[in-house]
Amino acid sequence: MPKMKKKTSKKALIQETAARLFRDKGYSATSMRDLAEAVDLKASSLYNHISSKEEILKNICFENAQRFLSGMEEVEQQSLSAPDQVRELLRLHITTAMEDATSVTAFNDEWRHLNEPDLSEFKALRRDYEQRFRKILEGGMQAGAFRRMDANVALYTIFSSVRWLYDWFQPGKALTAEQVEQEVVEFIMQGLKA
Amino acid sequence: MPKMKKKTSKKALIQETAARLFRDKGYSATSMRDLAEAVDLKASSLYNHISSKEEILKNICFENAQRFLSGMEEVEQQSLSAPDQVRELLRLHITTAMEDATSVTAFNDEWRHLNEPDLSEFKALRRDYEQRFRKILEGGMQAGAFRRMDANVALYTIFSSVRWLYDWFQPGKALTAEQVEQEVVEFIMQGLKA
DNA sequence: CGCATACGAATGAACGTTCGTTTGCAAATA
DNA sequence: TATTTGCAAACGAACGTTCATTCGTATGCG
Repeated sequence: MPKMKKKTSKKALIQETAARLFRDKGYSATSMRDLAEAVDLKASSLYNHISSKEEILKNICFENAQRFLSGMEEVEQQSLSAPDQVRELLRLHITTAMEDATSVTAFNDEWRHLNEPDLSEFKALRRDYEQRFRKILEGGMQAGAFRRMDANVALYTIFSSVRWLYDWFQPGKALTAEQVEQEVVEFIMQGLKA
Repeated sequence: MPKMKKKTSKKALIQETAARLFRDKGYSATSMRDLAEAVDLKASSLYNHISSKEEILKNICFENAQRFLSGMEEVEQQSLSAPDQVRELLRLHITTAMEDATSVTAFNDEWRHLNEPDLSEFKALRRDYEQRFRKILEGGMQAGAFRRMDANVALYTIFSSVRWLYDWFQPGKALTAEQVEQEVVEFIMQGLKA
């Protein structure tokens, strides 16, 4: 029974460490020897736990895509007003960016290094997410809750606006996570307001 | 007199092409052989015009840092209200992102691949720019033109909010450059408004 | 003019290094 | 004993870069 030894499996440790390295140096600039050293192994030993460098990236990308899609699912099922839906999704983006910085990096930057069957699949998931988010924004505009504006401009501005959190926010620094969340949500919601 | 034969020198062509490749695939994932092929040369021939891969990156980073710093200089010299200063700088970021996408990539992403004497120098320039931008935001808050909020949250949200333009905007598509600029400026300025 | 010289530009071959990955075997764990 | 884990060594491929050489053209000089 090779289930659990300590808290998490070594495979999980490798994945998390890789995610951090990919965020700090980028996927291409992170070598398997870098990764091995960071988890106190030799490069060859990694392959007892994972099957390729790209598999690691693939897992990171799809896990996080799934996280955002689940959040979308949840938001859609509650019957909220468009502003409340956006607020909820925005909170998801912000807290995710702060407590697991890699998600944002994967979602925004590193996915392009996927190879072809995976690349197209990931892009499809991303397109699906964007489309559902855009629907909410357009609904809010038609209901008069949001200012009339190009939905794509609003969509991508929202996505991008949380991109800095992952390399700027440090818990315990000047602002708490809750304060940052509140500030950013207010900024964006006011930008959307009719 | 080896001045001009056609429009631009081959060195300039190499730099521009490299900037495009760095934006599309990232610095590390772009090989000198990729670059050579893109300018219709062999890899070895590149070195008749440039001295290293990193020199290209260095030029891109510092040229664009200088562009933003010049814009800052200009905005500071006119005696404008804080909102008008921000509007002006925001316009600079937006138009730059649309007409020369690489600037934003360099300014936001690729600089971290610089090597050490250059890396520190670049970070210093960047810190200077951010500090002057932050001063404007804080002034606007004290003057009551902007809502009171954490200046860093405002600052980085503004920077990030234009990051999507470079891989989304295509002239001639649904929106013109002027429309995009107007929409984004309005979004951000309303988010700042008291 | 005719010819030597200099030089910018391009190249194929090769350098040393690093890349991701595979293999065979030993140690640890079950 | 059977399975998992780790490692040294090695693999071919790709990396950034150097080098000697070549070709074409422009200049200097008789």
